[in-house]
Amino acid sequence: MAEATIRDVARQAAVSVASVSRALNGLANVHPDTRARVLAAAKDLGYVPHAGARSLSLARTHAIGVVLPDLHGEFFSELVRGLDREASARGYHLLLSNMHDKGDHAAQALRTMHGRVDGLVIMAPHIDPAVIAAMLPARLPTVTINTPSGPGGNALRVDNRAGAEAMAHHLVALGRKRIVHIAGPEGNSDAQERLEGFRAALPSDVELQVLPGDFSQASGEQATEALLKAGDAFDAIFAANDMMALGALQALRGAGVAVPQEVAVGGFDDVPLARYLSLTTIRVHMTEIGSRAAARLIDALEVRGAEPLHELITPALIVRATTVTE
Amino acid sequence: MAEATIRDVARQAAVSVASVSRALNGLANVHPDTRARVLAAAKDLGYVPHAGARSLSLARTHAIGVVLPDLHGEFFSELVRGLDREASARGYHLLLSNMHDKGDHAAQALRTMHGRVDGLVIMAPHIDPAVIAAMLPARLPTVTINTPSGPGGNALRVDNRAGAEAMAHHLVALGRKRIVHIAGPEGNSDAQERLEGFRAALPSDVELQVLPGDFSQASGEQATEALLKAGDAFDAIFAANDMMALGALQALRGAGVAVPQEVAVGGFDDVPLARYLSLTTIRVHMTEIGSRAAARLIDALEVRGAEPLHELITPALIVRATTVTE
DNA sequence: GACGCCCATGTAACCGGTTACGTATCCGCT
DNA sequence: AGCGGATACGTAACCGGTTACATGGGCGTC
Repeated sequence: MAEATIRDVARQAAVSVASVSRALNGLANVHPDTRARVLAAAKDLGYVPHAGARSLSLARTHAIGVVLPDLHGEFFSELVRGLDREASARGYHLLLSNMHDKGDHAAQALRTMHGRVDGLVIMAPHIDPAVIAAMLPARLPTVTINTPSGPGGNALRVDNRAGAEAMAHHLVALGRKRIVHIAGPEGNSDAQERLEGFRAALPSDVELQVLPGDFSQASGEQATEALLKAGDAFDAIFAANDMMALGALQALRGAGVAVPQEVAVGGFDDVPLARYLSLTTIRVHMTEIGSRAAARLIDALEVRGAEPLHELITPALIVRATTVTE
Repeated sequence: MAEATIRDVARQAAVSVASVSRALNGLANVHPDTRARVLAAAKDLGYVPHAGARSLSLARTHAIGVVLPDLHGEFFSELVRGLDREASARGYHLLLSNMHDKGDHAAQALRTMHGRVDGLVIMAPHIDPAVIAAMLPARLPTVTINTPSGPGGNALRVDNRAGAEAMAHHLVALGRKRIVHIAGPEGNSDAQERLEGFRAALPSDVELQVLPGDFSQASGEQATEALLKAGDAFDAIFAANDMMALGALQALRGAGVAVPQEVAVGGFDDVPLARYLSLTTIRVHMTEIGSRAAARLIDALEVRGAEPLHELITPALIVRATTVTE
């Protein structure tokens, strides 16, 4: 026996499908007796409405698509948790889609979202916004997170510049003069903004050296080892994200360099690990960003005339033991 | 203008919808010229097939539902990453649904999965399997992860007992005689199995004291502080998960107790943090479990006659600095 | 030239819901 | 009694695809 459909329920209750639909959805204009019969029949048959069919006729799926890069652990879960919290509170599901490879696969995945979701939350700091726009199914409400974009859509962005500035001021206030920045991947807009904001906030008497990195812990470690080997003097490291900062810490510890006395270290993101390892960093509250993104999207879906909005979220400097002694 | 439908494409290409469908899905029996006209029309109109409608007529959604407890960060992302890796490699999407409150809400969420997904992956170590079975939409292929269940469905389980035994043997081999176990939440089957396995593997000359906990770091810290305050002698702590072990470490460090010299500490899970903090633990490779769960489910969906299978995954003991000195 | 077959294509039913619209019934009113 | 209107309900179209079946044209064969 297959799953019961609304027609089975109608037959069992000896009414029409229309009445079943009305009764089950709590519409008015249904006689109490009829409603009772329908409810009884539905329970009897173990009837569960077919969400797919429902979406088709309502043109409403109550699902939102989430498109993320294959990002590293901590971030991912925090963001998704935030999205899920808001979405499920408002009766929406989350349909996940990681954009691993940038190739056709991603575009393909996006296309298959059409008709499955009511809107999209996209986070893609590593992809050209024009490319994204081209891939999007037309006319699907979208909220972008940390994506460099022209005005037009809904967007949530972390104020990377402000965060980097705060870090710069902090290090400068500590009297550091020869600072090293370990940068993120080249095409990544977060990485670029952090570097630019940092550089712009340093006074002219501070020396800045920039090393390449890729956001991985290993790259932070390698950059730092290379730095130590080169023998240049430096008294602070600001890594473009926490994982690289942790790599740097490891390299420094390995070389017997005292942190923060000889070298202060700062990161960006405030991943959970940072707290445990007492890393000074810039807190980006991903859970909250997730909730806000979902909230904004759902508003756009449900509230008529909700207009596109760009929101810039200012992250906070969190001072810990890698820059100051207790 | 609304989104183009298959009928729009048909009109534009001056063919029937059937031909459009056939051409677009690469079926045989379509004249090359026709196919070309259809493709051109589709591109011209920016046609994207409506996945919802497609699923309805095919009775196939190519989505799998993922139902998780509101678990703590690390776990979550690892598991989902594994699920996603396998699912997207095989052309499936993931529909997330966290079971926050145990109440009606969860059942509700499950019902709305009907018609949205082809199958379910459920992880619910904290819920009575009978309750889950009752909530499930009938006849939806399901893989359970770490869920105490009778035989019948597909199931993946971590061999908690074997892991706990390995930890017991390790601590005993180190000569520890007065061991404290900080347990997980009461109704949680993982927690129970870990305790039972651990207890069963201890020789009779070892003393075991069990303290309550709830898997949170704070509970591990509190339990340990209480223990220290009570003044009982002990030389090892085995916490039912890593987060509590970390809490214990913090409490011990705060009290100036030397780890591992005075007290050895072990956890369970091998969350990323554990590696950083050099915690001896039992590695549960969640990413792999996720991939396997997805693979098994998709097999069940696509391969005829794939029979239900229970798989027990043996976790590995990872020895680090909280139990042995280098 | 007629027959039969194959190939390309169109028509329409179907998946499982929702809902506009039409109709029958019952009520109260004058 | 007859009329108007509200109320409950059924019929059938529709959402956007897929596909069983019917149809018609082209071609080879006897």
